[in-house]
Amino acid sequence: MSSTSALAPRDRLLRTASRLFYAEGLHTVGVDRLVSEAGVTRATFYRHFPAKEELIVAYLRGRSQEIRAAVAQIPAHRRGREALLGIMQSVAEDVRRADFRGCAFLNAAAEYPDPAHPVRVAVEEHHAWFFQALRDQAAEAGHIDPDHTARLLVLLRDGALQGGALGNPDRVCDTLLRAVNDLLAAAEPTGGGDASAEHDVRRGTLGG
Amino acid sequence: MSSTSALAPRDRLLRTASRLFYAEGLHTVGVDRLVSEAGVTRATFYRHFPAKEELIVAYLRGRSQEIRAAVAQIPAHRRGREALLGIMQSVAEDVRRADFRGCAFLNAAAEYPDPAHPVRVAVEEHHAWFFQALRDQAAEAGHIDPDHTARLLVLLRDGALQGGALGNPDRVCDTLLRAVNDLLAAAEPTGGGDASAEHDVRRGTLGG
DNA sequence: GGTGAGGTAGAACGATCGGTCTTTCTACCG
DNA sequence: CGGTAGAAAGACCGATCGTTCTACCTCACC
Repeated sequence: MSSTSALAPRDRLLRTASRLFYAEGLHTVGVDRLVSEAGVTRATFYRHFPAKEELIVAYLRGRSQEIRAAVAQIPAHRRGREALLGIMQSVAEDVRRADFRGCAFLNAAAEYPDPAHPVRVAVEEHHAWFFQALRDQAAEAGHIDPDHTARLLVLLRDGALQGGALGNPDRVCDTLLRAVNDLLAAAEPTGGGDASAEHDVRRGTLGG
Repeated sequence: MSSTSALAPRDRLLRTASRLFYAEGLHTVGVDRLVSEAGVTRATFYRHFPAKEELIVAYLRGRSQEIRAAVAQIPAHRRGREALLGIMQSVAEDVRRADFRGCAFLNAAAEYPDPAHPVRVAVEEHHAWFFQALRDQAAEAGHIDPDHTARLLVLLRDGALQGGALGNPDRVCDTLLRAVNDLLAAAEPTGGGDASAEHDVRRGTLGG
């Protein structure tokens, strides 16, 4: 309450929702918890969001916007291969975070089976955007099959995020980054295997 | 109801739980739905399971047993590489199923954040067993780094199952099997025997 | 100096949650 | 034949769910 009391009620609600929804799940966190931890009354809640479901969608859209902003900050001189490396490295960073609990979007999808549900639509929008972002960079890097590269990177991301929430995060990160390294080395038009051009993925940063 | 009325109440409960929990989620399916669709009364429910949570654990253990039985049926002459391929192909088969909705265990973990919770323990038991099964087969296939092979295969499985529940299942299967093919071809000691493989083997490879 | 939007506070709504209870019926086993 | 265990049927419990409501306060703005 003290850390968020300076914000507007709507922002306090959104910030609290982001924290609780991610940490504990969508169905388990009730409106009571939300309003009490945000220091907001129920009336104020329903003034800003017509239903709890709308807050969930807003939470997901907000998280998506954060990620899109981070990717958009990649400087022009780091496009292509460097960008792919940076994106996947930031995924690894997420996995290592102390409060890491998997992918917010995949977790949300697990709780909302209906593909037509607004929550699921928001999840699939983010997923589709992420694939497109990877595909664009793979194409810029001159990959022979940028679609396949992007699909495989998405698959690796999903696996790392959901598997990393169960097992040892450091090991999962290592496995992920090794795979990314090998994938990029092999999928590049230069034929891969060029030892002098090799970088250690683990040192890269995204947006920093 | 008609399809399960011949079974014992406990089995009807378990079968109904398996169907509903997987299709709709753990928290969204209530005891009312469970008992009414299983054609069982509440008293009977609580005679067999002390709490709904126990039914969830039983559902997960049952699914785990099915998978373990399938893996155990792999004939002796198909151990090692053939076994790894077969296991990953059965993962792809699952993704293509009409009622596919992701991995039952990862979906359950998404709903139960507490690592000490019995549901989460059951999930992690299955995940650990699956890794070990892959590791054993990778070792039998003579892989240089069976731990890495197994970890990467687990990561690919998790990504395919959770990503496949969102996007196009056929495309996800294609991406998965291509990656598995390339991984196995490169991680084997006899490998392709080509010059590029010897460098890749040391680092572990995933590419095409 | 109203006026009204947006905030607080909190009671209350019906529905549903997981779980317990009593009662009656049925099937099996000695 | 009688005894007993398991299941059916359904009322019932307190708690919590998401949601709506009334009542009062505050403050910018015309």
